[in-house]
Amino acid sequence: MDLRLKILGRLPFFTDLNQTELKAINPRFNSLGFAKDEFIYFSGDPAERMFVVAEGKIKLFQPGFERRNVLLNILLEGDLFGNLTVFGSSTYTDTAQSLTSSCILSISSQSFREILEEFPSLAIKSLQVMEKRLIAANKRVFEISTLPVEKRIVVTLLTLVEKVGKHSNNGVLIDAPISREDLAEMTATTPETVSRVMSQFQSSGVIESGRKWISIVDWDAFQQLANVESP
Amino acid sequence: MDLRLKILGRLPFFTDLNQTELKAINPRFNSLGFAKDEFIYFSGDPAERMFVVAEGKIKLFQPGFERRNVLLNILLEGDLFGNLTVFGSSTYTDTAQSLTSSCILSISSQSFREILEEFPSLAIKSLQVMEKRLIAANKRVFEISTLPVEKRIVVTLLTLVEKVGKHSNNGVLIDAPISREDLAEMTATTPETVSRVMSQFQSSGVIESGRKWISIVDWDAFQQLANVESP
DNA sequence: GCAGTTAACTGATCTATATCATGGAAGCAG
DNA sequence: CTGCTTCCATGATATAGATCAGTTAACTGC
Repeated sequence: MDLRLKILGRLPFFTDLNQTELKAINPRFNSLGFAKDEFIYFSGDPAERMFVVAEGKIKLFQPGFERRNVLLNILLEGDLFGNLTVFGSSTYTDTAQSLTSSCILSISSQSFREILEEFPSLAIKSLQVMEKRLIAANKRVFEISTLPVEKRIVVTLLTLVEKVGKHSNNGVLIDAPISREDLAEMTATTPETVSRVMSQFQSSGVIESGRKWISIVDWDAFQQLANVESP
Repeated sequence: MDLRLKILGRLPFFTDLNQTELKAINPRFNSLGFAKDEFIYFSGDPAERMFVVAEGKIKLFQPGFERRNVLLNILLEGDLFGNLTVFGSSTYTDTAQSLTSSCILSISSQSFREILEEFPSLAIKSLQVMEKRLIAANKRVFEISTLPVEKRIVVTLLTLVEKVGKHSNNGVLIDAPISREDLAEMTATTPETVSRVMSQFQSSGVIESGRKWISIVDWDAFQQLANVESP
């Protein structure tokens, strides 16, 4: 309980609130633990709760027919998820799965709405978060629509680095268990094609990678690959 | 001035506000007229103002290399646009162009922020608008990633009908000047391919269309085409 | 340490869609 | 009405990337 308060205070989302305010909202949250690969909710479930990542990494995806999913986002500590729409009989539009073991705080949509009304600064913060995501989604539509597979993979890896990149003894490691299939679901292609492209990058010494890990060892060369000017 | 007040009151976005409140926010808006095809702002311009469509239709797109644009959205009366992000030196991430002649209300980002803080209900409304758009953008990523061109065109036409469909003497008319190129920019394909697919629909008697107009004449048959189950 | 399982690699082939190219028709300006 | 421009249609050809298939290598649990 006190631990949860501490966690809440740590989250970027609530930095604008002081201790008293945090204490006021704290009781409305539940906390839950999830194992690696465990599901938090499924697309189509009634959207009754909102979630905040306290620890771990979560992936959001839209399930498709016969394993053809589309990975929408990877969320980190402090990120908000679950549908905000409270009116009507709304359902989740994506599926949330824990990429690592994780700790998730949840709150009923109702309570979340009340909090937003009580603290307009939180509403504005949410708005900014949503806008950022909308811009990212639009960027992705653009990339899928205009770039060839190789460049799509490069820009996707770049955004992953921005999100979960960790400097390691050899290059920048993408600190999340991302498979070829995950990359394929992010770049609108197939695992085989991702594999081919990655092999090529690997043999030209730009990246190194294995089962569910990727490291960019030659950063400058990698950036070159993203050069969007030459189609 | 009084006219503008009336327009504001009419907009879905401000329905929660009473007359007094409307009068309070009214002076912070400017109104502007735009001719067909005129640009409202360009991607990369400093994002100093927010906009609301008072009349007409606006298209948002991301300009690409050598005419390969990506059409992001078509906005109608009452829709909000322009970047909300107020912090930092942010710029517009898309280009806004008037599809028809139009009337646009604008407000400085600063003032808009103040209004949101003053009327939390507006902030929550904005949040819902943003979420709806995010969900739509994700849906589109999904469609581009998983559906073949023909189905992408069908689902795109369906969303256009939902947005600007008008019942006419022969079928449902899409009441906006949408060219083959526009459709291509919405479905991540080329004008030629759109043309071929449309010709096929036309010869099977499902739609009718000409220069920048499309009408669905056999609604049931058209819905069949969207049947996503069979890949 | 040894099956068993899941992820990754790679080759051969196929196909949806892009590209290139040309002609025609609708709308618009004078 | 008459050119002129823009949009649309359609054929021929090319190709990026999907699909199918078989092999290898890494991790997992007993």
